[in-house]
Amino acid sequence: MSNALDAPITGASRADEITDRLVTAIAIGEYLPGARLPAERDLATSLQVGRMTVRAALARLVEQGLLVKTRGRGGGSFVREQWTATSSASVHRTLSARWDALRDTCEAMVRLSGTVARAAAENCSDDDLIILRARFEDYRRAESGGPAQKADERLHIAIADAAHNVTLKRILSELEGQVSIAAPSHLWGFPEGQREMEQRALVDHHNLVNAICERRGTAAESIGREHARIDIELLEVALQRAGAT
Amino acid sequence: MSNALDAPITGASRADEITDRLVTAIAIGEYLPGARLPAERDLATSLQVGRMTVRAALARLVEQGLLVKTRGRGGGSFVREQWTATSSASVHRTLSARWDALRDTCEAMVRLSGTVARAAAENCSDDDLIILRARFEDYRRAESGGPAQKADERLHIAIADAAHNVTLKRILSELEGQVSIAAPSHLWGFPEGQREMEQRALVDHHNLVNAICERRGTAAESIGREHARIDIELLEVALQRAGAT
DNA sequence: TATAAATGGTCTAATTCCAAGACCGTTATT
DNA sequence: AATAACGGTCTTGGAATTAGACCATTTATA
Repeated sequence: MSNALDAPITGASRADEITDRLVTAIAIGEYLPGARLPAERDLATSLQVGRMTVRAALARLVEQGLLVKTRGRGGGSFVREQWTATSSASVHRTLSARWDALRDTCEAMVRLSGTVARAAAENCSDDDLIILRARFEDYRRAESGGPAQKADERLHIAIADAAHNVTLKRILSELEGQVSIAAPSHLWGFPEGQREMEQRALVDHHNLVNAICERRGTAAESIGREHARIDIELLEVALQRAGAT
Repeated sequence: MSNALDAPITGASRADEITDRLVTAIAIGEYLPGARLPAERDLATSLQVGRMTVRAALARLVEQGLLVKTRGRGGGSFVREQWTATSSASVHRTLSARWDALRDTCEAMVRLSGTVARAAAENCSDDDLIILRARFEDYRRAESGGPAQKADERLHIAIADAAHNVTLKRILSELEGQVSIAAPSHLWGFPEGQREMEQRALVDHHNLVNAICERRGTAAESIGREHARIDIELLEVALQRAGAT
């Protein structure tokens, strides 16, 4: 049995972490070629990090040919339209290094989603059900694209709340933060494929909310797990396209 | 679904990392109560870290009451054997103060135990099954008390390994670590019921290992969850006993 | 056109974390 | 009594990070 205290401590700096996240986000299509990243100050705020640290990460990506920066109003950091040899190599390297960890985290997230759905079915109060149904209605009526995405997020938060367990909720949101896939709609073709995916999610959500409201824990777990598995499929497709193996 | 740039960067320092590793190592029984940790200088060497960093991590665990340090030759950092508060009144006070958080963590641990058991049933290899059966035999033949406890820990580690998901294993270890810090087993372990509890655990383990070996995921989840629920029952009993006295 | 706004670029001061090592006090073994 | 193996304390220096101010550039807008 290996000792937990044998392995050296990994001293990954914050700039390293940000670099990896940005590369992953770009590679899986969260930011398409030509897209503009948030302003440095905004990134620093949302990452809760100093601006110089963000700049250090961005500078590496510019060196690697992944980003282009423009100054002045309307400027910013833009994903390059055509990747250079060094940029695709660095993407490949980063993704390969993260591939195993990402897949592992994804499977944990999928299983935990099922667990949370089951807990919601077993622990929810009547008030939770009202909220749950309201959130589902919001999602059903949400417009395709951004609004649907936000409604989806709120619905899942409502489910996690209905589970009445702050530990499970915290862990699940941590995992989601690590995986952080914002369903890249372009993978299905725009916009028909996106609506198709939203319809698929709508069916899942309908079954899931019903299972929870009817206290069918086993069914809720199964549906919740299979619903979350969409994200694994997305990630695998995206990573294979990016050239990871 | 969350955006990759929403989640804050983990500000986990090296001392944090070491603290987590030590807690996990102690929680999973790598260092049992009374055991001596490696000397600070040795830890610093094997972790490839400065001695002061190791000392910072150790100091936190001493504050938390998990470790005791002694000076001089033959001294070192020892896993604490006995709870500081001996009177049942202070036991009750200690448990009550953290009761809500403790119960929340415990339920998460229970559900996650089921999830891990299911993952083990669905992911385990033939080699895992051999190890699993061997660990179960070890537990069956272990003497009551310390040896049984150690065999129990090894069996659960083998199950977590069979799940083939380091994220789930890590999360479960963290939860177990939190529980053992908030409510050390010395607090609620009581010798009179120990033998009975071990027999009950033996039945659970038998069913659990069988379910995993026969790839019955749903059954494994159910058994694993109910087995872990023993801890909650023990905690509730301990709280009532301490409160009644 | 003139002004304001929104961006990246640069610099500095203060802080925190950490590595490396020297030295001290305590304790058990020889 | 001497030595070895510990933890306890301290210093020095470097690296990473933060927070803020200010500059330079470009574009939107009054």
